[in-house]
Amino acid sequence: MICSKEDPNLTEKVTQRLQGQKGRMTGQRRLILETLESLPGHPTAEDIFLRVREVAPHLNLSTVYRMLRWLQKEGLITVRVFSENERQDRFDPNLTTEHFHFVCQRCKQIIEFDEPSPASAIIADFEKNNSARVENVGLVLHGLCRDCLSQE
Amino acid sequence: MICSKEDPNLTEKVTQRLQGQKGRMTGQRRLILETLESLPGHPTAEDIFLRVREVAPHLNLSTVYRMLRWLQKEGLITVRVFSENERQDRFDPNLTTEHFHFVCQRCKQIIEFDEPSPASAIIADFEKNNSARVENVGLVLHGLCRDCLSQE
DNA sequence: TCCTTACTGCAAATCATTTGCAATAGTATA
DNA sequence: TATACTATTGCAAATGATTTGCAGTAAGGA
Repeated sequence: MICSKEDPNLTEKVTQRLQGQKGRMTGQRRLILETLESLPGHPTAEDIFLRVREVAPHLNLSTVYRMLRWLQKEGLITVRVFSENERQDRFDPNLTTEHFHFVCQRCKQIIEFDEPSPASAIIADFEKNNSARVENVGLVLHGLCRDCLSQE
Repeated sequence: MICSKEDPNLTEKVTQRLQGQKGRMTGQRRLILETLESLPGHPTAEDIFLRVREVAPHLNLSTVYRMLRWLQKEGLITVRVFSENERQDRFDPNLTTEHFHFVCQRCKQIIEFDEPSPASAIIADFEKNNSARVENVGLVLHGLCRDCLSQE
């Protein structure tokens, strides 16, 4: 099952957060946020930068990074590394509930899915056996997607 | 459950592979392999480099990287990125059967564990729903380990 | 409208990793 | 055992992603 982004308003959420902490909602930030929401999947900082540049040619890559790190710190996005040999961070707006990822080794497409029950079984077992607390779960499958499989 | 390394002889395996492909078993390679086996957990290239340097002060970091990438290509080790904000690759000798990882967010210790059945349920479900083939699974839990939890 | 200071663009720094190249050293062969 | 071939190494420089210092710019409250 491929999840879609449901929450329409990251910008609004951010505006609220900024109020509380001497922050300012600038044009650059608004643009970055809108771009992050509009891009499908899990864009890299560069993906966002290139898109934003079409509209605002002066906006700098470091501004993009600064915003993304702030969002990360605020818990509004999640940073993911999907595979060794892919060195750019990918930024995942937390717009859907918890989900996991499948990365096709050939065409590199990322498919989101969720498997709540077996995953919670893993977590519960681990917590019980280790007296630990699990705060979050990163589950990434690698393999061949339907299309690449059929071209084998 | 914390798994330990059971297979005693990575060096021997590598020597065999090298025969088949015009490769040479050099002193540097032997050292790197022994170090990789002797270091606990999932060392970074730098961890290995620093340890090797104690014995062979001229051995270069790029030699370490070259060997690690070769091992990766040969499927003898696995490269992992355990968390965003930890930029160094970590190298995991494939000495035990498939296992997963828990990273403590406070003390950074990595606990290995396996959960064969719920994990295979996830894989089987995904393959069925997507007509895909899963080749490998990366499962990383983040949270607080027993010790850090008790110091809360 | 003015002031304060958060935010930005830019260039330079950083950090992990990779690469080009000339020198070195395994190993197969004579 | 010496020789030749070429894989491997050390070194230094390149790369690529991300971060940072700083001086100028611009939110947004007074």
